[in-house]
Amino acid sequence: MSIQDRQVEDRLGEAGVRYTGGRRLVVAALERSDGPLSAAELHRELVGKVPVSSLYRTLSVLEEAGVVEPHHGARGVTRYEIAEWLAGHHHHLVCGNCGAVEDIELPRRLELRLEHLVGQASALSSFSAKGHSLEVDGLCARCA
Amino acid sequence: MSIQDRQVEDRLGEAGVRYTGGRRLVVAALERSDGPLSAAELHRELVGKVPVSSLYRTLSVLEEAGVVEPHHGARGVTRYEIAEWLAGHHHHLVCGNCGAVEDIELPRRLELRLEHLVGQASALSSFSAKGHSLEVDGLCARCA
DNA sequence: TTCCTTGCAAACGATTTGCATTGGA
DNA sequence: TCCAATGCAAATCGTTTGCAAGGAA
Repeated sequence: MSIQDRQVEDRLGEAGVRYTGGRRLVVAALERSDGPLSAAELHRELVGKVPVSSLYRTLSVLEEAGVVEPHHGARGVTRYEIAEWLAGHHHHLVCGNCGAVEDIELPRRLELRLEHLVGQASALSSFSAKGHSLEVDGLCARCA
Repeated sequence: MSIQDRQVEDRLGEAGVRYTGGRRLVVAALERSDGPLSAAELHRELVGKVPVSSLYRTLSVLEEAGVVEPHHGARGVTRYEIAEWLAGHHHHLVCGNCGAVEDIELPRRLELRLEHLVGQASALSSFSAKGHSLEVDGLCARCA
């Protein structure tokens, strides 16, 4: 079991739920991906292993526990990815055509600047900021 | 008719569709708002004036024509706002609880830095970048 | 035994669409 | 006149939930 998996197990334990086989499959599929995945995409990835309704319930449990984070996309589709405290902070490239999302990590230098910038920006508002994500929209290699 | 409204009229003309009364109401409501609005929110705003199905059709026409831009939020809700070429470039504060979105404009200095940063970031990827948006998530004043 | 978990099917809610009617150039 | 636009209702589609069966502690 990877270090990450151990962290997931611990977190679910704290949340009072089990880290079952189905849930492990979902977490593993998300770890394998280079961007957030929707329930439908996960279902395709895990053919015959996890029915759709269980996928939604699993994703909901994982989100409650803070193991995954949602990303809302076109046509009402929500994609999930491993939470930042496990997978590291990153940003998103979103394809305006097919909705695919790819993670990008900024060079440390740029990321530091961005954080500084977000701090200043949120200080100007009435929101209490929790996090941020830079969304770059365009076309993915396949749709270009 | 405001300058903006004239631009909208021209753009719709180029797209070969009419700028009808109902469509004017929707555009006006979006211009009035300080953040993107969903079909349901617009319906509330325009009670008795525009039925829900027409709202969706209007928003779709306006999006096709490039007059409004979508923002995808929780629970499959899509909110629309006046496109950037009409309303100016800005970023979003997104409430993680109720889904409300508030626009923020960065001070010129910070915005310039951000654009420079996005340029460098997208140069590292296989995406062809079209635009960007900094999403700051947190809680709005009401939900805090 | 006692809960948590799972799977199927039915229910939901946001959005879309078919079709007949209305309205503007 | 003629085609775009509208309104209602029915249909879609992603997602959620009720309920009965399965499993682990």
